[in-house]
Amino acid sequence: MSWTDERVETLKRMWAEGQSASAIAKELGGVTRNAVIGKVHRLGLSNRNDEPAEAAAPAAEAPAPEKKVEKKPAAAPSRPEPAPEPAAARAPAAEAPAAQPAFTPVPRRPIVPAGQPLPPQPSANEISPEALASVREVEKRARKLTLMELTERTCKWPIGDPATEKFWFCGLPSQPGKPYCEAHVGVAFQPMSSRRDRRR
DNA sequence: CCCTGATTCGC
DNA sequence: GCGAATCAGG
Repeated sequence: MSWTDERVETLKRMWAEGQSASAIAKELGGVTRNAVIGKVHRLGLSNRNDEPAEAAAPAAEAPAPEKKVEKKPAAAPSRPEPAPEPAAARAPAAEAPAAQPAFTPVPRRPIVPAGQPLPPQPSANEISPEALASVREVEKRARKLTLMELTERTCKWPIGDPATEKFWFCGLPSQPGKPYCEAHVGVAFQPMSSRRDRRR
């Protein structure tokens, strides 16, 4: 595979979206994450640290008191994704004034979603008692992962109420090719026959 | 162990 | 230019 314009475009787009190199490689196919990372660097992406470039800022005379740019070998600050940070300009010799009337602090919403957004939770009346027992047992040993910690090989079965703090994902090793662990696969994937005549 | 990106260097 | 191998970290 070669880096056609189209593939490069996809690479740029996904990288900009904050996708990981491996995810991009998977999407493109035919390349490894290393290839993607290598390309990202060659394209000059990766560190979008063009910190200078500022103009209207503090008064001019700051004869570089100290190190302005700490160039440590292990650079690479984290790259969140959608929200580019302002990278507040360091005021050389002046502390920040009193307040910043420039913008109104965004009122953080108390996050009170309400209601359960719909975890798979199949109706219990169609699941075998054994499977249910197995699930309860397994959920005691859930790794309690957060959404961010899930991977392709961790069980993504949600446990608890998403509207509360008491919510996490199973996280146990998932069945190859399946999104859930063995126990959860058992309740998530039921044969057509068993849920057949469920008259509305 | 799983994963992440960064860097090197032979090709 | 490319990307496997390696490094450094979570």
